Amino acid sequence: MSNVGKIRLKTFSELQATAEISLRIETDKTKPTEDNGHRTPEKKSPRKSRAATTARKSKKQEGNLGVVTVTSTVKRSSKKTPLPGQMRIDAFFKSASKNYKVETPLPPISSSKKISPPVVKRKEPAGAKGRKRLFDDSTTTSSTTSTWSDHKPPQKRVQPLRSAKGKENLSELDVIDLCSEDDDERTIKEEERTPSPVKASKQVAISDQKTNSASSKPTSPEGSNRSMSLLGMGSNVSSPDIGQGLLRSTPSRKTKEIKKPKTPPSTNSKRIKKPTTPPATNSKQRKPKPCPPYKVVEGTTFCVDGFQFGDVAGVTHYFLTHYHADHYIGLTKKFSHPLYMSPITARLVRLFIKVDEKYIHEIDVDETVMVDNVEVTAIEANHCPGAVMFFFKLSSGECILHTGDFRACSEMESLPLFWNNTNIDLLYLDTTYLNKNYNFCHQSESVDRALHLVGAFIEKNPFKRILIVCGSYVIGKEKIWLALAEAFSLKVWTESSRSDAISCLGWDDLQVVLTDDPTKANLHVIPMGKISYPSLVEYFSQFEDQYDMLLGIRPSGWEKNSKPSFGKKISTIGIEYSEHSSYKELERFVRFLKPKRVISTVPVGRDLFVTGDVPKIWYQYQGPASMLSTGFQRSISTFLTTPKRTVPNASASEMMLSPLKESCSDHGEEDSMECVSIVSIKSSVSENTNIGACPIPEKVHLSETRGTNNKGVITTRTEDSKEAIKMKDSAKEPAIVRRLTSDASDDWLSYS
DNA sequence: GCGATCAGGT
DNA sequence: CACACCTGATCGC
Repeated sequence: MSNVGKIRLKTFSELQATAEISLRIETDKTKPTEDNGHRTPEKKSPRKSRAATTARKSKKQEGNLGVVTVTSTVKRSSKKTPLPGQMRIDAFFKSASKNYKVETPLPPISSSKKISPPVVKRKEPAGAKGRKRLFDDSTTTSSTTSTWSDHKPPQKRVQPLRSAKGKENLSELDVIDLCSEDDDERTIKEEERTPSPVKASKQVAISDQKTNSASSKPTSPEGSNRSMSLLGMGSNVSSPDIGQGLLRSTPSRKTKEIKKPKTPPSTNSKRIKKPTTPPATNSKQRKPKPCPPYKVVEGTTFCVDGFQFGDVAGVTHYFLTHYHADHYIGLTKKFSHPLYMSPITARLVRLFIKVDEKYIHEIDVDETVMVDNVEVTAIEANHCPGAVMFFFKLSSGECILHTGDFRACSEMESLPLFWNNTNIDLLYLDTTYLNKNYNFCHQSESVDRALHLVGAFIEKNPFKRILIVCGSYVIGKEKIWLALAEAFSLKVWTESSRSDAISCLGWDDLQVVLTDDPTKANLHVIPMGKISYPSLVEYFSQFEDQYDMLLGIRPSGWEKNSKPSFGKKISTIGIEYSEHSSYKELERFVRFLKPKRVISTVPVGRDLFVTGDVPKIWYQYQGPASMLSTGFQRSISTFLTTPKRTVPNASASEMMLSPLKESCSDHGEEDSMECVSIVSIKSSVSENTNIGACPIPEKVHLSETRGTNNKGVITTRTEDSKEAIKMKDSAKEPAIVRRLTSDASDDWLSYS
């Protein structure tokens, strides 16, 4: 698999070389234009960066040229799962390779130096003070937070409750239930969410308030009074406005219970608290849904990916992790709060949502900015282009990571940010695939598979003119179709909206293969939902005179065991391709970070308040493994202290810095040390492709520089440098490297 | 008519 | 499964 980048794939035309002539004849016959697929043969672009995700990545590769890097080759071909995480350490060194010299370690640097100190503090404009309403309809009372109590105007929009999934009405029920809820697994969650007693007390107070005023909230879920979880916002809490937002969900199964019955509200009796509940009267405004607690970062007034909840009480700054509908939903051009996101996402937001520029703040990957006295750092999320995770370091020193949607990869374990902030107090985690059954291959492998399947299809249908159609979202899945385009020299067409979105990505490789004329492209990228037989039949009807067959490709994490469907004209194949972490990747990532608490940000069912349960065993260690004297991962310490490292020959270039390898995973910690001996270093530049799309390593650094962002605000930006070397040495300092604690590493891969 | 939300479907 | 949309219906302005 790793040979992905080495395999020389035949281009579309080559595969059908023999058919070409006849093809042309046919074409002439049918259509004069005959652009049938013989796309720019000249464009045999080397499918170099198949794995490249963004321009950033490609840059990195260039930068690495000629540099000695430590790389690892994950053997995944033979085995079903790649275990990309195995590349971890090597990836780190690779990224730091620019200045890294194995033989001459530099003196350790003081930890103080490394972290990018807050540089400039930036107070946000509209910030704290005037909280504006998310929706201008300020006129209408409902939205305003203050309306909690007075909010009587029921909802105007009395949509006939369609077979209410029970959600709406039930929600309130939940509220009540919550109170009475007995403890179960959920309790744990609750505890987690309510760490300090102080906070708890506040919550109570708040909840009380709510309950009283809650009555106003009618049938809508918003009405549900859940205890508030806005922690750390003391002052705000007291304000009357508080009501709306963060309600603490008590996920309780009750919710579930209630929901399941889909029955109408009749059962609402549970909802005691709500006093006078104005049924659906003529409320003018729709109330936004209640904001689940995990949308607001504890200890801050920041809301992440929460735009559909109106003006969340106490929230002063909003963050958008990436441009996918389920995350920006609710964000409209009327939005009027400071909004932070990556440059790519910002471009998309400007283009499609048209949020007022004055509210848009960009945080580039690996850039740190001060927001309301909190250090905020954006980290590449390895999800879709522009997707980032946000790392918050509060003035109190508390560290909180919000992953947004992400696909954990080994490179993330190399981020100096994590090495320098070993104590993650809270982790908001994307648990989309938090199920042992979800275990998919590395993206690069998926790409290989796609190339193989498509190549085989083309070869098996020699004299056919084939239109390839790949499913995609507005953003995401680019790696698949880009690889196909480059490998088979195809021109790509997609709808104007997606084309516009692509132009926001700053990904030149994509731009190169795109064309505006669908008749001149034999690879079309269309909405994922249209990659179904009936839809494709219809789609193909417009191109039947130009093509003989259509091959639909559906890249998704759900296509793991899907079987291809080959028809006379329409064929479809599913490609297992995920932009979310697999179960194992999640586990490894959590074990790596070892946060004190973990809160899932992915609802399990329809109820936004009920999210997944992250196994505590992943981050709460009790066993002997956590008591190792070294205080840090043996593998890396061993590596760093090894005076002489040998560079194995190519065949043995496999890198196993992680103490565990597949063969060892079943054994226990005892074997870990043995595995460490497998560590090897290899000078390589091209293996980056294995990483799929994780540009992270490019920015490994510990130093920082200051500059100004597009807003003229001074920011902190770390740059790679010799600091990277220092980092290596500093690894000897438990205080700094503790991140990779042995306990975690030892059984990192020993899933079962 | 456009914007926005929501339910339902894929 | 439930990703990340789509589509259609319903309202509001």
